[in-house]
Amino acid sequence: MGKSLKKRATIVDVAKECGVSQATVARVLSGQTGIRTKENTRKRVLEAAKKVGYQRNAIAANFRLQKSNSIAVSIADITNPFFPEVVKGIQEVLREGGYSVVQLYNDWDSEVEQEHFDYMVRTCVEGAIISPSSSTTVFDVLHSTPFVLLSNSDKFAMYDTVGNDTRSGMRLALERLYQLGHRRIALFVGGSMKSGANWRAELFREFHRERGLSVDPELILESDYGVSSKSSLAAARKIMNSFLDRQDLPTAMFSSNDILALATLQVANDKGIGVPDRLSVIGMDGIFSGEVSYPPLATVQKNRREIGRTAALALLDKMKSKEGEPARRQLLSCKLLERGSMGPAPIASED
Amino acid sequence: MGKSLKKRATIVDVAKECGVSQATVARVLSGQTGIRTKENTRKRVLEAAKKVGYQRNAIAANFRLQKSNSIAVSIADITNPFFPEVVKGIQEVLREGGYSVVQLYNDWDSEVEQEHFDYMVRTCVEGAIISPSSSTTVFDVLHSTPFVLLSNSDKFAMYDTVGNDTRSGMRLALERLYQLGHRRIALFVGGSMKSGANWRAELFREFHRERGLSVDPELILESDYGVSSKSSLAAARKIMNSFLDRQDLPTAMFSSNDILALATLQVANDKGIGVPDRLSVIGMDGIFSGEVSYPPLATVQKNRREIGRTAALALLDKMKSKEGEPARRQLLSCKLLERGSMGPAPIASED
DNA sequence: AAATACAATGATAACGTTATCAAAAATTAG
DNA sequence: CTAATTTTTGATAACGTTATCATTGTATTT
Repeated sequence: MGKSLKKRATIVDVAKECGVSQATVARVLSGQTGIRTKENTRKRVLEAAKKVGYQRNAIAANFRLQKSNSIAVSIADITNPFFPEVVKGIQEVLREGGYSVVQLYNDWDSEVEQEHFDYMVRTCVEGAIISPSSSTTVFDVLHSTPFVLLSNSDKFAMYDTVGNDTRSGMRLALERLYQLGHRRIALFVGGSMKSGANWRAELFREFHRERGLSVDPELILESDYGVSSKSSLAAARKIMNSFLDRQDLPTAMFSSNDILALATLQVANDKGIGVPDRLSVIGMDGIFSGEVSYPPLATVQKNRREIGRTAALALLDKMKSKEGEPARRQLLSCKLLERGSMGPAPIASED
Repeated sequence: MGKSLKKRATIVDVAKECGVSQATVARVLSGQTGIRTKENTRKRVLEAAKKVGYQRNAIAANFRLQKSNSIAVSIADITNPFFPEVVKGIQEVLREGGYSVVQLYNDWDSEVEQEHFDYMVRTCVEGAIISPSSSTTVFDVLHSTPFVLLSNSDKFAMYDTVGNDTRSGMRLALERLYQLGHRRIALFVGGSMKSGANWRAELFREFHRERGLSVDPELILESDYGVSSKSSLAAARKIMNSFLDRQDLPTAMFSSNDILALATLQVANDKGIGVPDRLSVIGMDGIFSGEVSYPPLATVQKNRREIGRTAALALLDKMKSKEGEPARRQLLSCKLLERGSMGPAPIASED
């Protein structure tokens, strides 16, 4: 006799409870402003709703309204220290807009990524923020879903993108090193997207050319692609372990991400190579670990939270606007954080 | 004449396209196994679906089936280095079970947390994994939503919980320190949940009592509550800056989380206090930053991925089972990671 | 070939909400 | 005090899918 599984109350139940039509109940409880209802009935409905324990069924409402109220965030890996802050920024903005956020992680697997795109269409997400798993990701499935990419690659110029101006950021670092007297600088690239290595090396050479310096090709180092921070770190350590044994060390090294730089720092510490006295180390990203390393890691900081916020705002924009508008590309500028791991170039003694 | 906003195709469109009833189309496309359809019509339907670009409307299906296919994860802050791995573990398991994961961040604000609980009920999530924002969080709203808590607190004994056996973990660390000859050990607590401080201090005293050692109350340190890793770090640094100036330093320090320990490491480095020669430092959690600190941070590692996976499995279990089953509490054991920041106690010279 | 069994298909009713329009009630104007 | 006007309410049709049942079609048995 005990109804162990009591179904949840609907507007019909509320209507019965207080003797009005369900239409009236709906008007009161739909939470819309500017509805016309007598204050008296309004109160009665509210009471009845409370009494029967009414909770709006968002699934039914969304179905009726033909919207999901949700937005997807597709990234490779939330354990990558770059992403949590980004996601937080996204959430801040979207939650304010009344959207819920569904996160999808693909672990750099483009097949999984495509499945996630399918999923987005199926579940009728109203928009998506996507950090492409590779530079060859295809977005065809999403032809009628507004989306914004987290990227600064030229490859995606036809889409709305939000990214960091890593080119300028890298120049910032190199210029400061030059200013501090460094003339023998190393470049350490690798990590996430392999494709990035090329333009960085190119920019590196350009920088030297502009100043009439020659580039020692042996000072351009590339680390293996790592699927996780842990594996990236291990790969970078390995490379540094042999590199830092050489006689003609550079006086400074710029790394394309903080993990590489932190690996360098550790190996240098182990080998007794003073940082920054003998070697200045600059990373890129501004992850938390750089704050607790020894010495604290100088880095080109990306404002990750801001990236997230900007992307979310761009998406909301795109969702409002009609289609056919030109792709908008936003590059946020980076900031050079001069921390303990960088300093003036050592004075060349007995050359 | 150009239909700029073409509505997406439904099963009715597919049915029209190939001249069968929508019931037949539904049977073919609902993806259920064991449906009986002639191979010929099946093929025709599939073709027609492809032709009109049919994409199943998951909202409508979920509505009809009275389920959301989604599960909520409520945590305080994804930028807290503890959580990403946990969330990843959760996702791995739940995605395999066909659920999508909606993440909700409350920034340690219990009001926001309650709003999120309301949201879960409204959106009919089929289950939730919750890291309570405080030990006084109330779960009344979720009376008919199955949930699992990420916690090891006794306060939540009436609910299903998954947590780390931090008590044993802490003993592991203290015992190893004792074994290494440390007799003057400091305890540094604080960080996230204030309530945790008490039992840790209690356990600390108990440990000393068992070995006939007296506890120097000045070696029990408490750091301010920090809403982020950054602020926790700053608070901890401040405390260490004055503490490490004292004459009678301990030979070892156990911290209730890695951030505190990393702050200690940094300040010790700055003050020229050799780690581990003069001071052994052990943290707790096993966050990534501990791998790149100098020296690498010894820590009591929590298997965060496993916590997530276990919680997700527990939730799936709970969702299947009838209500009324006793609360199940799972405590995963911790592992002591002996890294460079810990070592034998220094030999007491000229005492 | 007729009777029976079984497989395949079609018609239709939900699911709970919102929106539209018509009807009723209350208010105001003449 | 009625007529016109406005406000408030009620009846009902969607939204797209799945599930139930009845019906048709096809194969099997006697």
